[in-house]
Amino acid sequence: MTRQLPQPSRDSINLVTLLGALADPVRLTLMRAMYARGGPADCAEVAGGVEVSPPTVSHHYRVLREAGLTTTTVEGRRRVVTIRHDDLEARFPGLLAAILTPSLVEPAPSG
Amino acid sequence: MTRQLPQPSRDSINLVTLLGALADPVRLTLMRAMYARGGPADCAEVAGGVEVSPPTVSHHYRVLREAGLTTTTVEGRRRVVTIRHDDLEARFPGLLAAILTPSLVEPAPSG
DNA sequence: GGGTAGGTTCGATGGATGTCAAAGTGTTTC
DNA sequence: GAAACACTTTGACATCCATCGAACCTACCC
Repeated sequence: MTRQLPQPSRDSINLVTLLGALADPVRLTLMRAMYARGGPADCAEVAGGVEVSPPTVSHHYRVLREAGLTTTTVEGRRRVVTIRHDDLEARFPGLLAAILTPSLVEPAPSG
Repeated sequence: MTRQLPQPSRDSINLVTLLGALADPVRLTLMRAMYARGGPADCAEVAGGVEVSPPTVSHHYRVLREAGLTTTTVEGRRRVVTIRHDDLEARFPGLLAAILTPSLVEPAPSG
């Protein structure tokens, strides 16, 4: 049996809240990992690429979900997370791709 | 005589910092106003649409500039601010448009 | 039932951030 | 030079936020 954790409706997704959710290195890493997978992903698996404690990971997943970026479903004792592509594309076309698409340009040369 | 205030080079613009700069209602309002003007704009004029004290406005302009979003030049006793379209498009294609383009969809219906 | 595994909640803590009043800096004008 | 102007800087304050340890909660397994 699976149940879905509470999340904002498409229309109540707020841009400032959304940007705030993405303006954190850990959350951006999580989002990139999910985005690369392209579909539903195991929470624990995604969180493998990040080095913070379980409570902190849980906190970040909650922030992403409450900002309207992700959907989380509980399946047994594991969580499955999905990026809300359709809702986000409808509200802010192109935004997700612009932020999460791996750029060809590397961060910075030196200094 | 005009001089330019210090700002990060194109290559050292950081995505997390940039998103953090945009994740504030006052700064987003300022950016939208500049974006709508399309070119160099008078700082005071742009700030007219926002209801905070002069020190706070000054603080927000600084955050935007240090994040790499804007260029500020001093001309006499007034400041002129410009969005760094070229640099931002080079580093994060489509991002600015996705965030600042006025959407057809209104915020939310009610609740 | 007992044990384990995956996650969450609670509480505390240190650091970042938005805000303004007061004082300071450089510029134009009279 | 004095006054007015347009900001900025400094200092203080309240709030938010990321983080972790400890305790808790279900779900699965024997």
